[in-house]
Amino acid sequence: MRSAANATAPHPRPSVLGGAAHRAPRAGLTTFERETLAVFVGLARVVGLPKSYGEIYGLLYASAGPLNFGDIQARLSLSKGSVSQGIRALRAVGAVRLADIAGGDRKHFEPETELRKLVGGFLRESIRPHLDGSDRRLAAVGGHLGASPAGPAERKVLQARFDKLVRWHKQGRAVLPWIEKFLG
Amino acid sequence: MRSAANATAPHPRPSVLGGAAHRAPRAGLTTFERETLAVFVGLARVVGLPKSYGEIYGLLYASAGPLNFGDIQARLSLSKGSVSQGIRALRAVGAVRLADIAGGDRKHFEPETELRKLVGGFLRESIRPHLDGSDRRLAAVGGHLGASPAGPAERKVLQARFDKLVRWHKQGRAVLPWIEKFLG
DNA sequence: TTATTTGTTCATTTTTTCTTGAACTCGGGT
DNA sequence: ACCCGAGTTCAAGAAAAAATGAACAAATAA
Repeated sequence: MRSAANATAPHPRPSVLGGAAHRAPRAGLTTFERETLAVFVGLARVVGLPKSYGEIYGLLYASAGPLNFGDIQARLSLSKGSVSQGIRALRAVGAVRLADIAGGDRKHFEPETELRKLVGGFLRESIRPHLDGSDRRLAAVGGHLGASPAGPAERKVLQARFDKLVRWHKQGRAVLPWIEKFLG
Repeated sequence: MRSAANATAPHPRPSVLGGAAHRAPRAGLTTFERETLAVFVGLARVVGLPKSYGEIYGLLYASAGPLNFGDIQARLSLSKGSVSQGIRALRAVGAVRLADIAGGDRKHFEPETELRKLVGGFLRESIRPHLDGSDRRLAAVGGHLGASPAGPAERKVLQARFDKLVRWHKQGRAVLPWIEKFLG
């Protein structure tokens, strides 16, 4: 049971606001919603997140008010598992947050719509960890350079490459905060 | 200098330089090479490219001189198909280029090592196209907004969301050149 | 406490993406 | 022309990632 019907329902009435909807599971989306989802699904792909995450965020974004777990599951006709994991992940990167709804109703979610925060969360959770991993790796490699290949000429070139790689990482780290600021 | 040895060799001798190697297909990589590959494989993952592309770029990066098709295939023990596609793609984004080798030898490749160009190529080939796609989509959606949901209150919220989305895209486009410059 | 409903976890299935390999094309070389 | 090796293309197989669903946990009501 999802949508509207009556407000006196003895049980968790599906928060409305999201739509005049009462549509069936799939295709129960307005054109606006479908297209917005598509945009975010594309974005998700670019940043390497599963499509379902993009759909969830997109639906929240295209809804005028917070939605609860059941709303999301029903409108996107995703499995409970996907919705659960999706919400968790999106909350982890700060793309979705708990909306403080009046009644002690079911938990409702709303999208973070500040670009700066969205990007910030993504950088923090995805890019930085990667940089950290590589850095550790690089630190370990440094030594092996001396032992490896043939002549000193090659050795020199490789040393230069290695140094450059380390420098890249530093630069990478340096741009991140900058990007955030720029989008502020 | 590539497959040194001698320029009169009747057939494509596997260019060396990359290593004191004469090792067998797999594991025929020095520790330095293996670790460098790993770093680039990780990077490939982040930017959504197949692992094999990361390996190819990584191998080139960890080699003191240009390598040819056969070298790459042998040292990474990848199929011809993967190497072919990998090289094509990496060249397309400007991450790898043809090295102008002396003799009319087999084509040799070398990595682009200017961060600015690497990033630039990636932004141009991957991010911008995405933005373009979304923009087209958004342009189409704009209209549908009027027809969709219920009350005027919601309508207003959604209109705001839509506008913000459009603004995001503009901002996104604006940062790109900026990032490049910063890395210059 | 027991019954119900919401939400989570995780093994399994499904889908998507990557890699392979074989057929094919292109360019000499003879 | 014919042969050979280099490289490309693409259908099919392998691998990886995501979605599902069922068992389970937490919370609430009865």
